[in-house]
Amino acid sequence: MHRALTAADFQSLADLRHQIRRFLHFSEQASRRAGLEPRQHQVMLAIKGLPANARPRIGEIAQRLQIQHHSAVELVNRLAGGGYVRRRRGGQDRREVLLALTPKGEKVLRELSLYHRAELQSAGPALVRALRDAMRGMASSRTQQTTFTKNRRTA
Amino acid sequence: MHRALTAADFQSLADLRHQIRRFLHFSEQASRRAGLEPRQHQVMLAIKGLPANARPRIGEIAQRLQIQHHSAVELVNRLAGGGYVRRRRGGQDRREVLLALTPKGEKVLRELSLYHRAELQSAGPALVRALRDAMRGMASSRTQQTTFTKNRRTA
DNA sequence: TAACTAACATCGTATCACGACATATATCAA
DNA sequence: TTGATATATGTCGTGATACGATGTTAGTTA
Repeated sequence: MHRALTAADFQSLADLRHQIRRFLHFSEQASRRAGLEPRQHQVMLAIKGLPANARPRIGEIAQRLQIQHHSAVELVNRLAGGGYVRRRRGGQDRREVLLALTPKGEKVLRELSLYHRAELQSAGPALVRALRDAMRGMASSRTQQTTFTKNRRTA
Repeated sequence: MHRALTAADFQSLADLRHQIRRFLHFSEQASRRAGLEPRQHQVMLAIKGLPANARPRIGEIAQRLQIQHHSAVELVNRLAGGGYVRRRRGGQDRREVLLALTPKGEKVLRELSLYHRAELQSAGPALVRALRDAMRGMASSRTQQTTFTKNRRTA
């Protein structure tokens, strides 16, 4: 039905992106302080948090991160170089490369994940609100007290 | 508190990132098909969807996108080069550079925004679910019915 | 006026993503 | 079994983007 877009529609879309960027920026900074590049952190989380029925292959990780397989290869190269992840060949299918975190990788990921969970508990509600606003295609829920979620730069 | 992390905790964090990446990947592809780089689209949306009380300055856009101001400068350079955005000097404060979309920029952004709104309406619920799961630090959404016992307004 | 701050710009470098192409292994068809 | 084809991973070169360090111009304050 393609209703036309109002100023409020653009605002709710932009606010959603702002909230997403705030979360991602938090994550990027946390990763870097932990000595990892942001994408490398994402690869580790994808390996550790894979659905139980999936094997931790290069291609599977690429799909979870929505990147091309060769981008995943490069990320894994750096992670393996840093001692965070190790490769082994698949047993059934020798084309496959199966990935696992090293103890060093497990430790860093655990700390980052705790930190992220805490951030989500505090920043999550604003994200859900922005998402709902953008989904209904109008900024109706910001007529409530949440208008002052307007945020300044974090230190 | 810092409850230890279970396998389900890692899964819910990873699922959230997967959902976010799915949305962002959709957006990246849409931008590129429209002839824009993803970040350049974000700059245009930030300009158009700025809160009413804010001026569309370089620094303001940088803050909304959570990037350094000089990264915003480079993005605006490319957008201006492509004829999507124009700069003008601030009237009060001549250090400021105020940004505005050109008609060409307005047109592309409008089309992309309609497309994004439609995507959000279909993909949004999964995102909200993943977000809620990760916020409570457990993957409980498989039990959707019970999850909604403590709900707020559902759209 | 001088010192200081703020807003924007430039430069060099690193990460990351992609397309195009390459290699190894598996599978299928006859 | 062989040859064709598909699948999984890897390599190479390029471009967009982000950052830190530094520079320039305009406003502010002592």
